Amino acid sequence: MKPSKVLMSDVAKAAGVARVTVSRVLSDPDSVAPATRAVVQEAVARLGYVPNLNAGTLASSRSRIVGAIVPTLSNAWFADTMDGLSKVLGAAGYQLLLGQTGYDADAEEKLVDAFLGRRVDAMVLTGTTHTAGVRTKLQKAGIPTAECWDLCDDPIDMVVGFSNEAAGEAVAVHLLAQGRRRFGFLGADEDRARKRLQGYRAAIARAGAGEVTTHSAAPPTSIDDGAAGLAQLLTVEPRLQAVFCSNDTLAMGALLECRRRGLAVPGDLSVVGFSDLPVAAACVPPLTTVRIASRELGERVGQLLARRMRREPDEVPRIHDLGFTLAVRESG
Amino acid sequence: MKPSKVLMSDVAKAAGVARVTVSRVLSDPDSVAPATRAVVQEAVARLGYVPNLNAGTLASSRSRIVGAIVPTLSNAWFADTMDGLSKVLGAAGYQLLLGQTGYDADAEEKLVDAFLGRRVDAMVLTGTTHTAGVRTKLQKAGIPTAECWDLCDDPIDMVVGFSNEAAGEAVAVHLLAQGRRRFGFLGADEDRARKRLQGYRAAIARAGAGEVTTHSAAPPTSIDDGAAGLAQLLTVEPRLQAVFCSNDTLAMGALLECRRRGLAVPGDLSVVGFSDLPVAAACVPPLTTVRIASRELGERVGQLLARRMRREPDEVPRIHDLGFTLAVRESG
DNA sequence: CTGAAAGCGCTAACAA
DNA sequence: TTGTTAGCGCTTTCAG
Repeated sequence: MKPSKVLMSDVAKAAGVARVTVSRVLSDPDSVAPATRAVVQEAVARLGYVPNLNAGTLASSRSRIVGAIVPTLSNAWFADTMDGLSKVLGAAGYQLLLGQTGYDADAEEKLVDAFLGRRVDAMVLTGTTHTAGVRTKLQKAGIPTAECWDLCDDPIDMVVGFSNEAAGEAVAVHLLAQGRRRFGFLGADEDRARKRLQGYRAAIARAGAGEVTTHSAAPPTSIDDGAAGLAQLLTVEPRLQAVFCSNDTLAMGALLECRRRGLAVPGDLSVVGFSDLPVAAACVPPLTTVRIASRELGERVGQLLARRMRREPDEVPRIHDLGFTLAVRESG
Repeated sequence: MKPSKVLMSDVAKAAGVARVTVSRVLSDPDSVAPATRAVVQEAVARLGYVPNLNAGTLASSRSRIVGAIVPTLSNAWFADTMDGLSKVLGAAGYQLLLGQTGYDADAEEKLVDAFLGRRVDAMVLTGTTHTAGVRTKLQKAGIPTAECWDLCDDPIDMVVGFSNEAAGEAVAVHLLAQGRRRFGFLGADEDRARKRLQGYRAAIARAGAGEVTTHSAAPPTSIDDGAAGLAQLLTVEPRLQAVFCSNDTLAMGALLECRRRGLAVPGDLSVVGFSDLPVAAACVPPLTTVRIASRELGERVGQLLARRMRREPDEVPRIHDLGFTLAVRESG
């Protein structure tokens, strides 16, 4: 058959021990006498034994797999989060089963079903908005679950992120302090972007600076969406003084459009992005943006989940606010 | 226990049929009489039955999981490939188990072991250089395997990519045609970048244009590596006329450094990148680069693997050259 | 089209 | 420390 069909019983026979002993050498070497252990390890190596982890999972109901669901890997920020998560989990002996929703809530629920069917030991979701089914299923599965890239009061289990509203507010406050009065918002049509807009709008309203001209594009958004979006915004409000883009990709498009039109940034228009991609600092002019530590976010999720899966007695807090910082550069 | 403990036998009982019948309804509905099928489906829904896929895998030795290994997800090009792969596989009913090597060949072998232990139905590797163990294990596992992002004559099973040497040559030819004579290369210290350099260097040598000044940085490379690298190159060869960077990130750094030094691009120096990230076109000046269809590459791998896993009689070719194109913009 | 029997390969208890 | 005895929950034959 497939992989040379070496079974644990073959190793046991070769080593002159029982199967359990082989199993122990593999999963908890210290529980076996050094001499026995050596014999078994030699047999494992000599026969090229590859344990069937599915059988192990079935018997122990622990899979050592963590399921993670993101809208798309094409956005560098989610990819970075998965990079950090995968690195930490890998080091802790877990594997990553990854799914993409394409920003579709029903797709998310299907993935949750499939992952739960694999008996994943933990789950990672993006955002805090899910179908009712996702919530229920995950809750009754009773596995550690982390929602990330946002915050909420009542997570399924844990949330790890930052407040998108607060970030939007911070941008507005920054722009208002520069004396800007006519605001625009260029956003991806998705949940977290909408929250950023809420915060932004609220702070602007509070300052009595009037309406925010908005435009949104279907995610995943591109540089071209940003350019076209800004053009649209300027059609509606030619006197625009500042635009907050819900991600750096859109902001780069906006910058591009300004260059094409000969609009001075930040002279005529302030442009602010979100997430602080590495390119943000290399843009012309360097992009002011909200810095989110995407990779660290993933690492943090990995550490928290690993702790929970170890089932140690320590209580792990449910809400983890990692915050954000405004990276003020030249564009706004 | 965990998920409400609804077993297939419970569903069978509720529906008044045998377990096999439930199994059939789930895996091959058409093999069951419509009436029976309906009863079973109703019971499945009513009880909220979630099949344990691990048990299924153990019994059938088909996991419906594909393992994929990339150096890192932090590089947009690999993330895009995984995005495409995951999308296609998901649609075909497969799940993606993802691992990162951090450009470490031994890490790759460990991941292969772990994935094989899960009895993945297929494997995807990045590049064509692997430890001997990886090759042997995958071959004797006998599962469809795709190596990608490069080409070679003797793949483990299939290769899907393009010739990195040929791409390097094409860049050199393009630059030579512009009359450039003093060449530099800025590369990540990894296999595929080295192949690009080989092709580049060969074409330059063939044209009698002398030595290539090179500098390399440890991957994953950053924009800062690109800036520092160019500075280093200019120290060694101040009269540099053209620099080929092994990826767009490095090229963006080089562009940045030129701006800082007041070097005109392409007037004083041509800068060429690799992979054609979306930002390449938005750079100042727009970056000339080698376009690789990263996402399509992943989609293609997914389709090929799906075909092979279906075990249809059609022979699938082993070598798939997807090619590349030179995206000539203003930087070189 | 449906069912009965026989595992898939491993780990969890418990015993020795 | 090591071994024995039972399954984990499903799918595969093969009958009926």
